[in-house]
Amino acid sequence: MSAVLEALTSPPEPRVRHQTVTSVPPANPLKMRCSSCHLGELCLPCGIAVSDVQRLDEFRFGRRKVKTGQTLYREGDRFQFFYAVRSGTFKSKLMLADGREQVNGFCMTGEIMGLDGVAYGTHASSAIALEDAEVCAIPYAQLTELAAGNSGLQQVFARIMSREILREHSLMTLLGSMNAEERLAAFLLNLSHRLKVRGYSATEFHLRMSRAEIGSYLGMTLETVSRTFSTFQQLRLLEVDKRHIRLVDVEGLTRAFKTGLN
Amino acid sequence: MSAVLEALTSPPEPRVRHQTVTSVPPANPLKMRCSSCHLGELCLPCGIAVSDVQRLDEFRFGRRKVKTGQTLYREGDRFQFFYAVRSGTFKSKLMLADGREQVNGFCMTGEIMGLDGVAYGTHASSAIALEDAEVCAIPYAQLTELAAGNSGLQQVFARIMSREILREHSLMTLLGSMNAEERLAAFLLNLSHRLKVRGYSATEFHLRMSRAEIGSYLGMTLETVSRTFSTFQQLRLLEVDKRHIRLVDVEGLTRAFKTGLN
DNA sequence: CGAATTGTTGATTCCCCTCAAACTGGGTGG
DNA sequence: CCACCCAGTTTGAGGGGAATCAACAATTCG
Repeated sequence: MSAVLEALTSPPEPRVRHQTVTSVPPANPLKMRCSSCHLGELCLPCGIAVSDVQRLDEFRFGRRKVKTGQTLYREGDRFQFFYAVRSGTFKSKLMLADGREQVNGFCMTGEIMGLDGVAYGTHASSAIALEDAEVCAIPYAQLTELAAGNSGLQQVFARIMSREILREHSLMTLLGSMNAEERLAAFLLNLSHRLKVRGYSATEFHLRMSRAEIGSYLGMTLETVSRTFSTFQQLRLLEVDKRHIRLVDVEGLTRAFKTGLN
Repeated sequence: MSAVLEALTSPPEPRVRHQTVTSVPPANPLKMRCSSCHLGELCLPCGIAVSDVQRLDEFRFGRRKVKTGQTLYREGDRFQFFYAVRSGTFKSKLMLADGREQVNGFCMTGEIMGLDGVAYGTHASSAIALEDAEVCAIPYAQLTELAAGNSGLQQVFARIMSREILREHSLMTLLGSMNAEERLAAFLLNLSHRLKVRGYSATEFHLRMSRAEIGSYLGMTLETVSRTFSTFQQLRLLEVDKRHIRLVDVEGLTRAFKTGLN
């Protein structure tokens, strides 16, 4: 799978209109061990030796439930935790100077959020749940401590950060050099891939995000997103009914992704 | 200074046409200590305690000279080193599926290249010198080793990676939501800022990159870059003669960056 | 000096944004 | 229970900004 498909996550949006959300309460009694987590290799410990996972177990990560529309952390908040998504979907967004908001990523099960907070000790983006979700809060200070004297964990962490850089490379490529059809095709194929890896259908799924959010992420207007969906449907590449998507011709979509239509 | 200005680095380009370049020979006798490096806080050790800099000194980093047009590392090369730029300017680029090349960054003195290699042990982009340059090769394995048991160094490294993520956030924002004038203004203001920090004039400088490279980086064609320069000149925001730039009205440019013209 | 590279400028085309209207489904309250 | 509203989506019409195609000037280089 191409680098672009591996990586996608963010475009511009017209105007803040989401329901007012209260931050999630910081404390939560639920704690658990990494070794007993069902996420397995989807999550942080991916690629870590068993002995190292046991070291991760030493401090139990707090879990938090986040309801649809709630904010997990906000741009400007002090950075203390990474969050591993246990279930549900999040969007990552940031505010532009003119007040519009820019979606720069969608996170699903096993993906890590908050990496941009390390640089200045402050979250550079906000994370908002697109459906009821649960996350695992990983204290950065403790992670750092644990990583000292454990080059394995350290490297896993470095790799995660580096992968985020690659993801953004791809998105930049998409934004810098692809047209509307290519962007949406790339987005759908990327989504399909990530769902498949998580054991869901790769060809039939429900979008958790609105046309406006997709548009913001992909650098186009919501109208263009909608129109492009319609075009794809007319070409029998997929079937779309509001947020329900069925990919009919993945081959054709892949072609559209590579070269635009025609 | 806004996040966008802090971060810029990469757009699409028509066709590979650069002179064939040979990779830089891997070995070079020149080695030196971080503590005796004139880059000071511009470079990696920025923010590290003196005692830690001494630890960095334990292994001397190899220096390499790279001539204009030469490739420092190539997409797909095995990742072994980060490179800190000691002098000169580089472009970072990657190949698209259709053979075009995409510039995704320009690196100057003190900036670190190669962070995208950590993810899969392979460089995801190529680095090419835009003028005669010199770099400091930092072996990743040794850095990891040294960072184990040194949480200070570890965090500095994490911060550098995170800052790269922020830089790309900004570029995504730029590509996703700004028009040609805003992009070029942002690019010039960012360049100006970086030059100023390095002790050069913030208002008069020589571009090391072609219109095509700027265009690739900013997601527009070289013709549009050229036209936008002309527009800025007509508006008396700057004076441009080929690659020589003199910023006349930084205020005005900043306004153009924020809202487009008018 | 011709060839190649880089930059500028003009004419034309077209993709996507903007503005606008209408439809849907869900939720609410009279 | 139905009217109403609202957020989200679809679709149309029109215009604008940037891409494309093309010609030409200025430099560099072999």
